[in-house]
Amino acid sequence: MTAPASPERRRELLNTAAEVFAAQGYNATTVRRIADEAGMLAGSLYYHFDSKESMLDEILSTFLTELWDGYDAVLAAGLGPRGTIEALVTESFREIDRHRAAVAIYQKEARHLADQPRFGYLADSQQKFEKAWLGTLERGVADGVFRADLDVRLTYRFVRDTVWVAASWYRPGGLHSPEEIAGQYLSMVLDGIAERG
Amino acid sequence: MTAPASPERRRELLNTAAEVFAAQGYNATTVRRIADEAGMLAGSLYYHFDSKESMLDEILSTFLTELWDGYDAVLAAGLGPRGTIEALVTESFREIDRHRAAVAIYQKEARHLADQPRFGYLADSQQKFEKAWLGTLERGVADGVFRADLDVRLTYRFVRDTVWVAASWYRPGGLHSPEEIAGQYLSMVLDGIAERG
Amino acid sequence: MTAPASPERRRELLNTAAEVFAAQGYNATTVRRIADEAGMLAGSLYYHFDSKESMLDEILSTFLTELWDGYDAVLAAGLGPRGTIEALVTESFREIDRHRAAVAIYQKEARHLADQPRFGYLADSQQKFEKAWLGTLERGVADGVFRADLDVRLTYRFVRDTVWVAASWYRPGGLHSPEEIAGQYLSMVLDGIAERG
Amino acid sequence: MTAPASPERRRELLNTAAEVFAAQGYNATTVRRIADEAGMLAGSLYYHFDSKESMLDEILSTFLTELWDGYDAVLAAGLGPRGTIEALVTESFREIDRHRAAVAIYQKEARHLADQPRFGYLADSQQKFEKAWLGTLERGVADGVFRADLDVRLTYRFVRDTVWVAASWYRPGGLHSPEEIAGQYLSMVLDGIAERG
DNA sequence: CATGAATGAGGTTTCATTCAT
DNA sequence: AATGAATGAAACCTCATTCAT
Repeated sequence: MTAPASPERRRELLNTAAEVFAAQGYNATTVRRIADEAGMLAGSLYYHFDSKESMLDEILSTFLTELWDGYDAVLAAGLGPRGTIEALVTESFREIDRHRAAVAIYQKEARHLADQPRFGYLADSQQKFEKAWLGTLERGVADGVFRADLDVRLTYRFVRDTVWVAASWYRPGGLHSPEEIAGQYLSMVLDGIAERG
Repeated sequence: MTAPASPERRRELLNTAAEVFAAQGYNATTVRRIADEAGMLAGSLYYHFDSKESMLDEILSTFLTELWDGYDAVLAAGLGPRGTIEALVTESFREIDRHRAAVAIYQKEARHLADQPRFGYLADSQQKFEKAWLGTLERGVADGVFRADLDVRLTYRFVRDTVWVAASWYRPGGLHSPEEIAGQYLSMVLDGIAERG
Repeated sequence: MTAPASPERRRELLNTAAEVFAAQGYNATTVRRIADEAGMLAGSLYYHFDSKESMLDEILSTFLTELWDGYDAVLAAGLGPRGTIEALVTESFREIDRHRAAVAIYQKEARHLADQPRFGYLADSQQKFEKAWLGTLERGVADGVFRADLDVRLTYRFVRDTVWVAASWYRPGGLHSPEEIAGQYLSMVLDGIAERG
Repeated sequence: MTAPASPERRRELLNTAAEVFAAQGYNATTVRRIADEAGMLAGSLYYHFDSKESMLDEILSTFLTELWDGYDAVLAAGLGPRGTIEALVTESFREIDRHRAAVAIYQKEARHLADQPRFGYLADSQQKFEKAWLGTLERGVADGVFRADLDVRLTYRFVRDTVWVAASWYRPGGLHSPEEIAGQYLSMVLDGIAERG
């Protein structure tokens, strides 16, 4: 229904919207707030987008598409369990660096959105995600690379959450590069924070 | 001008409200939904509470009060850095077990609520929280109990987040007791998941 | 979703709404106009009804239900073709007398509403309606009661339309009773307006 | 300040607009819908027309002008009451054949438009119309050509409505020519559908 | 002639809240 | 304690219209 409009303008507006959604939450964000931020009137947004929801949809689906581009490349590289985990974590922090707002939105809203048919791809993605991580961890345990006494499922949850929650405090252009943060994080998760006797 | 009403009824209603807030988010939750769940009409809630916000307030402040009862006891026990971290993590998972809904709400809403004067105590709590954890980690590094090459601030963030995000997947009465989860988590964070050569 | 509310209030409000819909057309009628007429604010209508459309729905379905009560009684009475036509016409003008607004709305909006699933019963009714009238006319021709050279389908359309369009000028409590109007109309359709040589 | 533009393009656009107005109702028709149908953008229509209302105006006034050309010719021909009625009915079905969309719009919208000054000519036309038909019927009764027991006013309404409502089901190029339909209709109205004993 | 983008008024709807009963 | 009905502010969205290009 919505006119094609210029792709650059759309992207600008989506960036603005994503920033506000991430800061205030999707529900708490008014369409007028987004329009204010973009220097136009609320109604004018509807020249570019069908609805507030379709902005959210486009933000999330764009993000997931790019995320899986990166993940699929890592998974196809045949790096072995430890290398794969390292690459996935690093890739994740890079995604946070590039799509901070989208990740923050995803983090806050994915659970209840996944129920709606329109956002069914969120559930799909979550399943694919789980399979990738869980499989790698299990292979690592089987190969003797990771500790045998781990509860793999629990470990998966811890790792998954910690990585993504970082989007809530990460600021692009801050002290640490995504690679540095990934390094620190991997160091903690792989080797622990305790000094080894 | 809310009447005193029976404290048990209040608590029941607050539990109901907390459950719905946790499931749908505070903003997305309508007062009518809470009332439905409680078997009454929306207007009737106002006999018990001043406003939707005051329900949220009571849920969060009750939770934080109990949380700090536990934390303060741990911090006063003089357990040493490693023991303190272990006790804090264990205590945290116990709080999640008892106040799952409140923790989930806190996790999702604290950041933007903290700006409002009414919820200033959230910011205070966060600061106290940071001081406790950060201090313990730093002391641990100084004592040679934790690795010297840690970025303490980054580590703090990772640990803090993972513990609390657990509220989003934890189900009381599930397979693992809070203590077991804490054990697994501490094992990962302290010693790492990698098998030691 | 909407509360049950008192049936009398609902009926009052529906009558008000029907009057305005009939006068201005459904689309051109604002919910605020209805509320004004009812002495309340626009939002308050939503305590009683889900939407503007659901008001329309209830108006039309209530009308059709009562219409078919009358029609079915006539059709079951075994009056013969001429008697059936007379009774159907008379019954129709009685319905116009009792549901003038609903008939006028039906007249104006039925065609495009029938496309929407929600108003599928309009199409059903139209089909049943056609079957009843067309069948009676055909039986009349077969029995020699009606002229053999009639284009039955065309006749059906003329008769059907004239009866219902009357809703647009009929005023209850005017000079003519529904029965008188029916009589005049039947006199024209059955015997013609030309003086017989 | 609408430019003159080519008259053919105007006529094309007006035909398109009339078709959509007739199908969906004037109010429910968006300017964008018309533009879509014409293969242009909504704003572009404003090069040709001042406003949506002015399109409606031009459609209706063009139609009425041509209608009265025909009617006036009939009325000036001195055909006698029965002949005049026959000629008016035939002329009417011819107009429906040529201006189906405009007639349908007129039928649906005339009543409420007539209140606006801009569309005052609709009320004028209606009055002239009534005078022509009513006068002919009355003369027919006085001359003994039509039955003396008719309620002339009621008969006028029936006849007027049936003729014009035909626009809602008539499809140009269908089975029956306008003249055939007029014949059938006149047969019914003048002589009745009942077989004469 | 037409496009692309925006305006601004106004529409339907939602919802926290109030209050007489 | 709770109901039923209403309020009023604010939300999302629509759409006729304008105008620089």
